[in-house]
Amino acid sequence: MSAPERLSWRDVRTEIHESILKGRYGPGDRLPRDADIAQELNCARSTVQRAMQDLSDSGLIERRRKGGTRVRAHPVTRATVDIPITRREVEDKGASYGYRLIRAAEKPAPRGILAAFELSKPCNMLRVEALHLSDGRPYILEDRWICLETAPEIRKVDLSQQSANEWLVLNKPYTRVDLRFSAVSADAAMAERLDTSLGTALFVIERTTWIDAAPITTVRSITAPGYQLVTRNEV
Amino acid sequence: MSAPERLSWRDVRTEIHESILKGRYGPGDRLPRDADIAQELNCARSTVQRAMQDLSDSGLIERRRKGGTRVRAHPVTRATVDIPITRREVEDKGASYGYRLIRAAEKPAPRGILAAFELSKPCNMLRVEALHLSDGRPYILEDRWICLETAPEIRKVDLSQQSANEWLVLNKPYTRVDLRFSAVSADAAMAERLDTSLGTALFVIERTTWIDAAPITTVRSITAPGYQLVTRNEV
DNA sequence: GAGCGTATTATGTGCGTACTTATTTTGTCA
DNA sequence: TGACAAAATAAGTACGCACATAATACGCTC
Repeated sequence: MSAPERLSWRDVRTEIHESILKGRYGPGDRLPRDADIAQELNCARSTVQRAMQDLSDSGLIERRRKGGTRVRAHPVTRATVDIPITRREVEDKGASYGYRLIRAAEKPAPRGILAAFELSKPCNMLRVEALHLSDGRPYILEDRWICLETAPEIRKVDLSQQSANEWLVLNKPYTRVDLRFSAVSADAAMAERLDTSLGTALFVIERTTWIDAAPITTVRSITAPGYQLVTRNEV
Repeated sequence: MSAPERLSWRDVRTEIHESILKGRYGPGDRLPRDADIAQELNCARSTVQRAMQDLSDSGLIERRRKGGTRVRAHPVTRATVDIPITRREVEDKGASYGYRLIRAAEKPAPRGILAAFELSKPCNMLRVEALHLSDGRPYILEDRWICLETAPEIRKVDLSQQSANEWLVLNKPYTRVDLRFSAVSADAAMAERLDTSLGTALFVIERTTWIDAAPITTVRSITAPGYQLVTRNEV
């Protein structure tokens, strides 16, 4: 007797994925209809649908109503990156976390900050500069702007005790986040704060968040020399 | 009369998300059981399940069998990054794409490369250095190692005509990809290739791919000055 | 009250049906 | 031929049921 076990949607996903890996379907090729695959594999269409959705989410295939399913003609490398609260990032590595507020002041947002938020009108903000430490050594230097209209409660937070990073992540959930990764050469101020030499290449993470259309915060995190952002993704 | 319309799982997701946004549930708090939410919203449990899965995928909540659903105690910023084939990336910006092979040679992989693949045994590889151009100007300098056991067909590819990047992405689908983002200071060779000055800060993308446990390729892409990697994510 | 096996519970999955929606194909008429 | 309407199609969604699975809670024994 053959095993009458039911296929899980993961099995189906693997099945389809493998037929792509083996070259049975190449970029641009059309796959059979869900219903036909379901029949062939002897499972429900909804199970195939689940598998297909997942493959579609991971960027391997494209699906269109009536148009059917095809292998992406122009494949992309798709990866998920997680950026934790800095304190946790440090502590999870087994290091001790430290934090120093450098400066906080209310100011109208300059042009560049408004641009990051895709705003055209001026907006009063709180600018916060702070340093995160790992085992007492500089780890991330952050330059943050917080929209006082969207997050007025930040005024009541003692930013010398709790980082804006932490308070915002815990208290200001967002509906949209933009990230920008780049590199910058340390200027005199950065070099001093990060305890490195002028001109050192530093990895920079810029993050901007909104709740619906309302801007929350934008932060430029300048990481210490040697910092790497790592992701691991499996299909 | 009230509208007897059925709720979609997106509606349910929005509903739950908003109750989190409004602070009804904070980090660590437990949400009602799916079945109860379904009853309250007058929809099927499977609809709530779908919504919850999505919120869980986007890192907002955590779900455990029997343990129930709770708002993530330690929220993370989760984002999806897409890295297209370099040629497409350039062409999509409306620029003309160019490509120059610098050097290709078979060699045993050095220690660092083996480490990226998490390999302990030596492996013969093809090392390919190449330059991608945008409107004739240097865009990305890539230093690539390709595992000849996993991808022997690469030997037959004319790498002066087609980039290894393109050939691999089209012909070698993977099951695992690791990414590492960092910054590096241009050394003499990089500066020369990328037509910039010594010491310039450059953004670096390292990508390593496997098919199951077999290593495919690892590439260190050194981007031209000013390069940014951008993502946009909405919940 | 410590240790351990069992019952309980909330999420996870699979199925089949019915219906919806986006898109393409076909068909009709000018 | 070209414009536009109608039919066909394939994915997407909702529901309800049954059962699987993984944690937790409970309760028993010693």
